[in-house]
Amino acid sequence: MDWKLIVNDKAAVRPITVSIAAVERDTGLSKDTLRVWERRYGFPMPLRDAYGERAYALDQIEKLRVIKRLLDNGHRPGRIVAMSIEELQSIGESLSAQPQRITPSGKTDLREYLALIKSHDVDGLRRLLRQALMRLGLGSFVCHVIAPLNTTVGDAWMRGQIEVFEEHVYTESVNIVLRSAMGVSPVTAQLASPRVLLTTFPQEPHGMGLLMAEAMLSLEACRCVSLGTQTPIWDVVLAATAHKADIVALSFTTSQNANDVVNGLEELRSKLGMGIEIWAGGSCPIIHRRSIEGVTAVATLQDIPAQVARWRHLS
Amino acid sequence: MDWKLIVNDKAAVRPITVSIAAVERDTGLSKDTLRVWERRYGFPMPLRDAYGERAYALDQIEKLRVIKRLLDNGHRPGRIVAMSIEELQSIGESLSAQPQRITPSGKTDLREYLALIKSHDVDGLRRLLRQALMRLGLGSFVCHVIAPLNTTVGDAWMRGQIEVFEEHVYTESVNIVLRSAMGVSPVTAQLASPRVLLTTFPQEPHGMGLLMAEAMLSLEACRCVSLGTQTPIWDVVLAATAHKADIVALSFTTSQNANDVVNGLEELRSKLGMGIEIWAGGSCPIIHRRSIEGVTAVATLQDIPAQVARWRHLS
DNA sequence: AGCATTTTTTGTCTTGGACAACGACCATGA
DNA sequence: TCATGGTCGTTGTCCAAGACAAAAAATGCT
Repeated sequence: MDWKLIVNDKAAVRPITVSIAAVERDTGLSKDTLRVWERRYGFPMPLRDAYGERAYALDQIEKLRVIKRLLDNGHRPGRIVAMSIEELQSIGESLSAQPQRITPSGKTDLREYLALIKSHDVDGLRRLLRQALMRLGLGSFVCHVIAPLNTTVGDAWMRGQIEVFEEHVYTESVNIVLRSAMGVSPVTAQLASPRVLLTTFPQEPHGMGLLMAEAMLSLEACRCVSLGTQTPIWDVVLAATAHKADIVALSFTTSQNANDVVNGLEELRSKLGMGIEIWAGGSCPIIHRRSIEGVTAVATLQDIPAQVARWRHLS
Repeated sequence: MDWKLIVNDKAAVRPITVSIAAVERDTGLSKDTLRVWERRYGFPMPLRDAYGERAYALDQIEKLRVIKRLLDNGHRPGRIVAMSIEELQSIGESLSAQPQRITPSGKTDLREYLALIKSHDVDGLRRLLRQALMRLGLGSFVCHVIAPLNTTVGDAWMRGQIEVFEEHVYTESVNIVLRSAMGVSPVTAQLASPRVLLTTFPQEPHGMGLLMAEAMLSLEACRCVSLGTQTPIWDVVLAATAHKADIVALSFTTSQNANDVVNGLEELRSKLGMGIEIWAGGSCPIIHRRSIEGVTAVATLQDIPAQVARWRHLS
């Protein structure tokens, strides 16, 4: 019996199935999770290939993608995994009505940015960003355009109005504009103080908050050293020592686990010399709800100048 | 009985162990692989925490990293996994002796950079980078300074001569210098071609290769759109369509699992229109060892101009 | 209402076995 | 001497069902 013929035949009959590994890549759901959902909720129930291994049909992957997005929005698997695709979509619809009123005044401006993002006009987007930067100056630009725009884009993504890749393009564009703006700033004096070390914890891959904070600090004539994202805690300590930092500034987003944040900050505090301040900022709720001994919570980017003034007053 | 006390106590006795998931993240070896190695070769043999789950000591992770590096260089698990760390290092030594001659003349220069990195002189490092950039021009700077410097820094880190945070500072510095260099490049004409979409796969967080490739492509008057790192494959397809890309360029480092790379590329190839080329570059060995149908392996950054010329000749 | 404790939900880890894909090695024939 | 084809060993992934920690929801208690 010629096995190749069978395999080819099978491929011809149902070429539209993919392995569990591919589904893991495409959906971000781990193999373990996929198997346990199948066991518990009866979905996804894949076909089996000639070797008895799971072979997922494409429409199942489509549905898994919808489910994944709803999960990221706070829904729970037990409620939605067994639903039909139509029911899922109706949930997505009702969700996309709510958070419109979050940005009260600047809404009209931001719509223009969103339109450019959705029309994939990279040059237009960057031009508009640069214009706003020139008109407002770096400080106002960061506080009143980029920060609200970030939440708006984040919301739009949550509601499924923006694709992941569109958000990537947006992030990259802001990155470029902000970095070029900071590049032209005057060469910081060697003796400027405070010296601020910026980074994020290992679980936090988003670097835009860092960049915004660096912009605000540079405007206050602080001496910034950024480590980029995801520095192990021990290396933060080493870096703070090596660079004689006065302040370690950390950025957090909602993607960070609350316990990791608190534990990480406490661990960092215990390992860092007492002469060095820790500033924590960003959109992560926990750092504003619970105060941590020896850690300064920076509520918004606008507070940075005041905090710098406080530090200078102390020393 | 106070459980918190016990947990704290345990943490105090052996705070230096991590879960199998963390090891997977840090080493790029899958959980399955780690378990099967343990079963077959007796390494890594982790401790067990209070719940009977694997708890890897830090030195084991260190050894795993060395092993991973050797695997990427063509060694086979059965031969090296059971070896002691000293034996592995002796292999590594003989290995790291080779690539020294890759940069025949510039070797002495690179030492100066390494010295600045190790002395934490951020301003000095950036000044030296900018000087080299001005002297050589962007293309030579990228190919003959940054690229070899990356491998040198990577090797130094492997050998424990450089701390993680020092590597972060280095990466950030190169990032800044490269981005500012590209920022001053003339505004790309709207009609320039080919249109190149740049990004990395979800498992690949390193963006420097992307930046270097973008620099080379910009010099060849290509129209670049970078999505940054870690774009899901499906979103790469969407982005390529939305931005009417002619070429999708992907960057890979050794941190990527070989199978993920091949599978991902094949999947992308099958989902992407045939009119769109896929270029794969970077230090990941697999893309140069095995050729993949419909994927152009770009051996080094220097090959980019020729590849662009080839594309233009075809169209 | 705010906070602490239970209960449910949910994802990850466990074990040992099976096996496809791949490379190395060897033998046979041109 | 080189090419071809076969066997065998190696290696990573997949499978099953059970167990359980961590997160979330629900409940009880000021």
